[in-house]
Amino acid sequence: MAVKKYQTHHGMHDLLPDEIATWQKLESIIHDVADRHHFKEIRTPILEPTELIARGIGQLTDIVSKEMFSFERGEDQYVLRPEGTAPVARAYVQHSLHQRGGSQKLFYIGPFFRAERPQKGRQRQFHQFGAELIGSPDPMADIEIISFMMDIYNEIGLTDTSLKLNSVGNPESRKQYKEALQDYFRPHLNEMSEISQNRFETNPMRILDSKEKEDQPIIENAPKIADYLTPESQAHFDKVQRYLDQLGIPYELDSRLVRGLDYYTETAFELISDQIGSQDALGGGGRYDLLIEEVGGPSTPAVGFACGIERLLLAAEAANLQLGTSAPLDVYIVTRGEKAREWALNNLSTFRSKRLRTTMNFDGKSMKAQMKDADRNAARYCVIVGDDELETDRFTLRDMSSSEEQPYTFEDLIHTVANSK
RNA sequence: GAGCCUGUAGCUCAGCUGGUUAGAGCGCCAGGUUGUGGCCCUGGAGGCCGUGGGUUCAACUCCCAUCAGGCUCCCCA
Repeated sequence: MAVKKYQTHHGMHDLLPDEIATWQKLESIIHDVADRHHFKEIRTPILEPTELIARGIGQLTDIVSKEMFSFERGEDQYVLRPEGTAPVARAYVQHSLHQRGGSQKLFYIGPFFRAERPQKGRQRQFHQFGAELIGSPDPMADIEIISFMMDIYNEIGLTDTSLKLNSVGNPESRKQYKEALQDYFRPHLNEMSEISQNRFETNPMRILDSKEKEDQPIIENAPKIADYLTPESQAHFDKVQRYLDQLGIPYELDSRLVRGLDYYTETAFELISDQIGSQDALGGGGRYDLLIEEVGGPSTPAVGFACGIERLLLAAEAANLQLGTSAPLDVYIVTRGEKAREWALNNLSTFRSKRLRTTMNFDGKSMKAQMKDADRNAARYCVIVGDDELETDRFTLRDMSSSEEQPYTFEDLIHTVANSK
């Protein structure tokens, strides 16, 4: 009887052992850079209250309006988190982290979920790492966030990227700018794409993001947010640029950079790669001075970033960067006969307690098959055990790269292998 | 959510305008070497040709639907 074969849901992938070394290496780099910057890891639940996400990210955003995996259980509404900032903001408020004094430097890494149509660099379950610096309005905080992000890419050796920078201002300047944009677009509306027409009322700034051909010449001459920034916003933005210059972090100003989530204020940035297809944002972030208050906390300025791990790995692959390799096996115990197998089983722990990666064959196969298995696993040594060895108490050690074999007492053998690392 | 392209062994792919038992390389298993890997030789296993319908005397080859992947749009990490 044929049993149904199950497979992962659309846009969700298994990570097989072959890829794990790369992921673990990347994760260790992220932890290492975070440690040097003294960002502390925070782990929040995968499921969050739907309302938190809706309020935090914005009811009208695509993420909330059509891309959430959500369900009800009893009275409660759950959502698989689509991003990391709102949950961290929630945790900050829930545990009154502001009472600890100073600003909080937090980072996270983990899976996120959005019900979009999958394509290259876009999955329904994907992984992000990100950081939040909560409690400081100072442009230096923006720099700390950006430099943390850039340091990770530099550490990996991924330097063929470009950092786009803009300011979306504070609520007052944005309100004025929106009006100016609407005044500008209004007479051109009927020449513009349907998408842009729809956004005219709800979110005219998003029109600037449009890739529709017919919109381009009109967007070209649209008013720029830079002309509408309040003196405070302008001063903040100027400082961010000055500090980046001083640190030698290259960036490009992009007056059309508008980020998709409602909570952004002031500084907005995105890290772009032209090597990974049309989903070209490796990461992005900015300031969100209103979010903490929006989710029930005290008015608290904050800035953060988030980056996609799968996209980073695509870029690394395109750049021919080899991130991690799986560790070779130190010892493979090859046996002949049932007594020898028992000996192997009983002595595996001796090797392992010396921190030697050790295994044996668990299928009861021929010596030839065992040797082949050892070779496949890139074993450095084989320990060969049969009746002869058990009788004489001398065990054969085969160096797999030179094919040399020598008999050793068990003690000497352990010693020799342990010292060869 | 929209448009277009693709889907043949574990992997990468071949299979002419529909026509008898569907192929290759790599990988896997075994033997050549009854105590030994990598090279070589020999043999073998493994595919109801993504799935479900339809057209036809006949479909891996044509049509429809569906699922999955890719590209673009949308959006974003």
